[in-house]
Amino acid sequence: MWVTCPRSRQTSRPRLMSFTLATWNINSVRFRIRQVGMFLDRYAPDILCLQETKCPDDRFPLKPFRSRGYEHVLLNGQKGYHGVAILSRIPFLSTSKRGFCQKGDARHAAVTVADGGDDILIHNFYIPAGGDIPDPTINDKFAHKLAFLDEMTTWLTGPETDRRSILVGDLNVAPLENDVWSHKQLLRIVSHTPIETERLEQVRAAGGWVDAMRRFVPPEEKLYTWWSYRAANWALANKGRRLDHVWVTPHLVDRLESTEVIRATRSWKRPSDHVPVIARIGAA
DNA sequence: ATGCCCTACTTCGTAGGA
Repeated sequence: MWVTCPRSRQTSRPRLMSFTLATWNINSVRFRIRQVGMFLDRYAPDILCLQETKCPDDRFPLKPFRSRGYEHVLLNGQKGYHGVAILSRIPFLSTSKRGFCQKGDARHAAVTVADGGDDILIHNFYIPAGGDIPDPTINDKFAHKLAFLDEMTTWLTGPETDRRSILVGDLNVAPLENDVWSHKQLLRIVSHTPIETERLEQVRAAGGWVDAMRRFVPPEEKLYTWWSYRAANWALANKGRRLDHVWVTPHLVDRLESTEVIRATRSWKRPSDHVPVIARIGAA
């Protein structure tokens, strides 16, 4: 009599990783290091991708991470503004940082982590905000944002994305109508103009990326990750935008178990205006 | 658009954020 043993079949294969990955625009990692510690204690992601660390690498507060087991660190910071970091309890197989638009600013970091006999590439991005006026001919910041998106499209295509990859970060674009509190009222506001949402869609399509958050929340539902500091009562007004994203290549879609917006951090004392998003990738 | 906020910096005014 035949008895199949799925377990032995599985263990004969290289083990594919199960892990959680968080992305969070922290708006100064030094100013908000206590909130970061609270978040790690409460949600314990295996990997944390931060944006807007606003911190030179030699001033980065590593101790609160190391004491919690986040021993693997990739920093790409600078003085005053921008800056990204990846902090992990999982070892990195390789690390890289890429400059965009011939600027010396710190807006990208990437690592690979083991996944069975293969690996997974994780990109962490902080795309330029783009200033106030959505016209590249009179606003250099908006021109920079569009050039940055075009450079991403050119880079993240073809063989570069034909692998297990995750792209997270503050992309500073709310692409869908229900990624903002009022599509109509924000059409001419930077972050939701058609010129930006079309460029971001080009980046996504060129790499065959899948919008992971929208696999779990249908496009008919509002979904935000950022609420302005200016609103007197951010939760009551609820005039948010989805500026932070998790994308995966098709190779990982079947292993996506969840994405979760951690709205609670926005109510903490002295919060970032962005909240974390956590994605769970299952073992295959 | 809303409302007049938030952080960094050879700091008390300006740049950058979105």
